[in-house]
Amino acid sequence: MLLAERTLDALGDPTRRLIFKRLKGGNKSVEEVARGLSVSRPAVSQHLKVLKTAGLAVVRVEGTRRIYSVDTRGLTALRGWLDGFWDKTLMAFRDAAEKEAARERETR
Amino acid sequence: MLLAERTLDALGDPTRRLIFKRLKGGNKSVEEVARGLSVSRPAVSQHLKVLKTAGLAVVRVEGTRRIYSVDTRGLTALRGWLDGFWDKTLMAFRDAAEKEAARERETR
DNA sequence: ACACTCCGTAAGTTTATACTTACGGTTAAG
DNA sequence: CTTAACCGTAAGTATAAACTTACGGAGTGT
Repeated sequence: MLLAERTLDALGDPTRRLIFKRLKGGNKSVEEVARGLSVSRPAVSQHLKVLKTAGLAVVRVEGTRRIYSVDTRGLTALRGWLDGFWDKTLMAFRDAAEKEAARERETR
Repeated sequence: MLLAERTLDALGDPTRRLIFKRLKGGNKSVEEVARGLSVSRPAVSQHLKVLKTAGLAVVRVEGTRRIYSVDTRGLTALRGWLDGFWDKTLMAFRDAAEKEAARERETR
């Protein structure tokens, strides 16, 4: 499975997006990420695992803590997926416009 | 809820992504989209509804058929979300680098 | 009027997954 | 060596959502 597909799967959950957004602020321990959240700390751990597999987060061990931060690989993959899609869509639009023009010519 | 969040929710499902990709090819009726897919036609209809509410698809009635095509609004929203995230992430990186430099200076 | 095609929705079921509690491992500190 | 902080994983449950079948409406042709 492509990385971009995994990032989309990972970001398809509201709580996971919330957790992911918290990583924007910089390096955060699991306890810090979970603080104030409506779900338990183990749940956060599981979400972080998914984000990690999706190339959206990286861990760094620091004593007894795991410091999580944003991994740009996932974001890059997502951007690539989006750009590719965008191009093909625009091309389809152009084709549709050409067909439209051809139909115009015929009915004249 | 922001549009970008809804697009992420919508694209968080593999079958829905597959359907969405089929819309790239241009205007397609529901029957055409569902053709050869492993899920039933009503299922496709439901997915298309979700894509529509997520700003990723638009419908056009043509006789007894509904022609679906890609809506760029959702893609634009997603791109915006991604860009915003990217900026904040880079800024966090810069801050981290500065802190790192400050620490370097202190220990010297 | 009738038949046929194409499609959306309702209702119900099934399946995936988000979540909790319980537990054990690792590290640092007293 | 004990205690405590921090965290990941296992197992089980609960909930959301993807899917099916059944149905009816709307348009088109005969």
